[in-house]
This record gives sequence, C-alpha cells and structure tokens, in this order.
Amino acid sequence: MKVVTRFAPSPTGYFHAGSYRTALFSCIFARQNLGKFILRIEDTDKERSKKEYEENIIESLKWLGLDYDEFYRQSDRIEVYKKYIKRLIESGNAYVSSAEDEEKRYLGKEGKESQSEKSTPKSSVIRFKNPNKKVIFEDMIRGRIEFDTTELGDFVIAKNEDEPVFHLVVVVDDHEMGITHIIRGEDHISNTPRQILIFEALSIKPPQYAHIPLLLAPDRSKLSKRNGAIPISDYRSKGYLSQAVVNYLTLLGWHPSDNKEIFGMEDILKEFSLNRVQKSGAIFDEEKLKWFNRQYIAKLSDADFSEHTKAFLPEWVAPKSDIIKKLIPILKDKIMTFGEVSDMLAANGELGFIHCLSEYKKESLLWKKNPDVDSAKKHLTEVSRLFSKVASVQFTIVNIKSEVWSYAETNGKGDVLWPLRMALTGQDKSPDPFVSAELLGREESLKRIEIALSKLIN
RNA sequence: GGCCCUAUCGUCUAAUGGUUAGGACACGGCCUUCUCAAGGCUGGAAUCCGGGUUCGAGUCCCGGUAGGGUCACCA
Repeated sequence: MKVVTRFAPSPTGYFHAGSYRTALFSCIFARQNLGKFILRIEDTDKERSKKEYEENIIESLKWLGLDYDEFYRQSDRIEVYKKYIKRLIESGNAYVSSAEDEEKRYLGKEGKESQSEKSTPKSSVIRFKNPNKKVIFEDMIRGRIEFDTTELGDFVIAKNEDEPVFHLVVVVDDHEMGITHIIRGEDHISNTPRQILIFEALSIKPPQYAHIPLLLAPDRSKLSKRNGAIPISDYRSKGYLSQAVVNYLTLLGWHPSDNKEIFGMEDILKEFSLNRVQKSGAIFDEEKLKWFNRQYIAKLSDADFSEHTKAFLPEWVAPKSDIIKKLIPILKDKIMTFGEVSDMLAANGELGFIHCLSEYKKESLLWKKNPDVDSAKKHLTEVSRLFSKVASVQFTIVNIKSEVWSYAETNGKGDVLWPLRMALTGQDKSPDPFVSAELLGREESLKRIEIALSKLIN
C-alpha cells in the first residue's frame, strides 16, 4: 500500500512551532515510505480564514524545506462535499434539523449549564445521526484508544449543503485524497471517534491515526497567540537559520537512538520513526534554539555568512565592502542570531564605534588594576608614536600588533592595552584593540588617541 | 464537571525488569584573558505520591495527585 499523508492547517493563524512538528512528521513519514505528502488548506470557516495566514503557512513550509506533492484548498471543493452530504442524508445517516428544533436544542442546553454565547442558532442545520456506539482505534503513538460516542450526540456536519463543517470535510477529503496515515496534534484525539463514525456511515475504512503531543507555553499551560505561540516566520526575521530551527524542533518530541543532537534532514529521513515520538507535551526553549543556531552559524562559509548578514546591516555599512569583509570573523564567533548583527552595529552596540565614537568619561581610560593617569598618558603617547610608524596601507592587525606587542608585554598588557581599547572604541565591551585599530584605519585611530590624551590632560 | 491523553534534573530527553539513572541546553566553579563573549575542563541538579506484582520496578498493574486536550452552526 502506498503511503499518503497530509498536513491540513486552517488558515486562521500563523504557522508556528507546533504546526511545524505535525507537518514535519507527516512529510517525513511519507518520504520514508516513498509515498505522497499533501498540503490541504482547511478554510471552511469563512470568517476566520485569511489569505495572509495561508501565505504565511506556505512560505514557512518552503523556508523549512518541507515540499508537498499536492495542494488543495477546501473552499475550492464545495461541490465534492455536497455530494457526500446528499449521500449521507439519503442513506439516513444525516438529517436536516429545522430552525425550531435547533432553537429547542439550544434552550435545553442553556438550562442545564448556563452555556456561553458561543453559538446562537439562527437557522436549520445538517446533523449526523449518531449510532451511539463504542469506537475503538489503534493510535500509532498511544496504542488502543476507546470512546463511547453516546455522549457526543448528533453533531453538526454542515450548516447547509453549501457550507460543510470540519468533521465532514476532513473525512471526505482524507478519503478522496487517499490518505492512509493521519498524523496530527493530540488536540484531535477526541475528534477521531466522530470522524470514524462518519467513515463507517460512508462504508469507508478509516485511515491509521498517529496523534503527536502538543507544544506547551513556558508555564506548561496551553500555547496560544497570547502565550508563547510565535510564528515561525518571526524566527526567520530574527536571524535564525532554517537548519537550526528544523534541528531544534525535530528534537522536541523525538530523539534518535543515540545521543546525537546535531543532525539535518537527511539524518531525520534515515532515522525517524513514529514509535520514538514522545507522548507528553514539550516546552519550546529559545535558549536551546539559540545554541543550535550558533552551531550552524559556525559551520557557514564566509560567503554564506555574509549573505545571511546582508539583511541586518545598518545603512552606513553598506557602501564599505572592505569593512564587511573584516567584520565577518568578528561577528561569526560572537553572534547567536543574525539579528544581533544589527544590534552590534547600532550606535550603542559593541561595534557601533566604527561609525561613531560615543562619549566616555576620562576615568574609564584608566585600567582598574592600575588607575594611574600618568601611566595611561605615557602609554597612549607611546602607542600613538608606534602607530604612526605604520603606513596607512599597511595598517593591519598583524602589522599593528607586531609594532605594539613587545611594548605592551614589557609595560604590562593591561596598562597599555586597556587605555588604548577605550581610546579607540569609547566602550568597555569591544573587540581586541588591534582589530579595532585596523577597522578604524590609521588616521582615525591616531585621532581618537589624541582625543583620549586631551581628556587625560584636563 | 463528563470523557480522553500524559507524567525522569529548571528545560529537551536516554535508559524496551538488573547502569553509580546517561546526554544536551541553562546555571555555578576553574582555565584562557587588556574588556565582553566564545572555547576547554569541571560541578550541582530528576524517576509526582501511595499501594501492589517480582529475588529485583523509572520501566508492569491499581489508586490518588497534577498538567494538558475535548465537550461549537471553530478547525
């Protein structure tokens, strides 16, 4: 039997980490079995569905490298559902419930447990005639699950022939599209018996089910827009690499048989299996994602690295391609996300000094272990002299260092280098002073040392 | 509340009846060091509770507790 799986999101919100896991597991399972993976947009709720969300889902899947073989949109398939609704009504498995009956039903319910304003009946509706039986199915992750459907009552499958509702469309599409394995979130476990009932009414053998655990908010409560459900596209704009996101999210709820943590799609394809999927919900931890991102950043070639950097560079950097080149090694071993590139190059960032020297106090020029004004003055004067010996065109880290290093070593590295660092960058957190000097160039470096010296004199 | 699912360090997880309960992130310490990071080494940290079954239980069974899901003319 050929395996066919699907990812069936409703476009009522952005694609988030939880969506990704169900999409990934479905996709992988199909690929491993040389089957098909289908994307199906479930937009039967006209009020809440938005094109913007559908686009976000499609873009996110693409970014994460999940390719689907077929694409469907339920709003394009109303005719198909109509056929099945008729069939169910004709076979006596569904019936039209009049507006009056709906009114009565609603009032009765309201009396029992002062219901909310969730649904006020307006008109007649099509309900499924519940045979009130016991439904048992074998979940590929959780094993045997048993439900008594009596309490479910006659549930709604369509507002009218032209407006089918969730349970009906899911069953029809899963059948029509030849879905063999439904891999979806745990929140659908209690929907499963209803759907099996419809399959049975249609004399169709239900597919296999696998319900994967949900992702939790940091306080272990339900993940919602308000509480921790962040669109995957946000991670992209914060400067995360898709491989890092894929790697981290895969490890949330699944684990290979060894202790390996860094792995890519190929490894997942090779090793994934549903029976190693965790049964309990997991909390998304951005700190660990950051760590993964760092691992993948470290592997990037300089060319790829600078390509990823582009979107995050402030305007003043753009014209200076030589600066970008010099910045790469510095950024590469500092950043966790590419978003930090713009932070670091901002005026108050660690590398902002390249663009403008910020105000700093005279005292900060003094090294904490030897806060002596005269010594700072003496060393800066000497470094200035050594700097001027190097020609502008040869003002590189290596040349600068070879000129200054032995002086710094004999006079105390901290005593010499700390005032120099402050003079050049105006910041206590900054790169190596030799790096900073090259970044600034000979003239600017000398100028900044002069500024520092004048501060020390006053 | 009814029904259903779940339960190992703070977090993600490993251990398919026998290990000093392992790894990773985070955290602490040390090393490196002119700052901040990074990096290397290292440390603390867990089987929800109570009963069974068994020579032996994180693992199997029962009960409790806790968390989650679901009970719509949402999906």
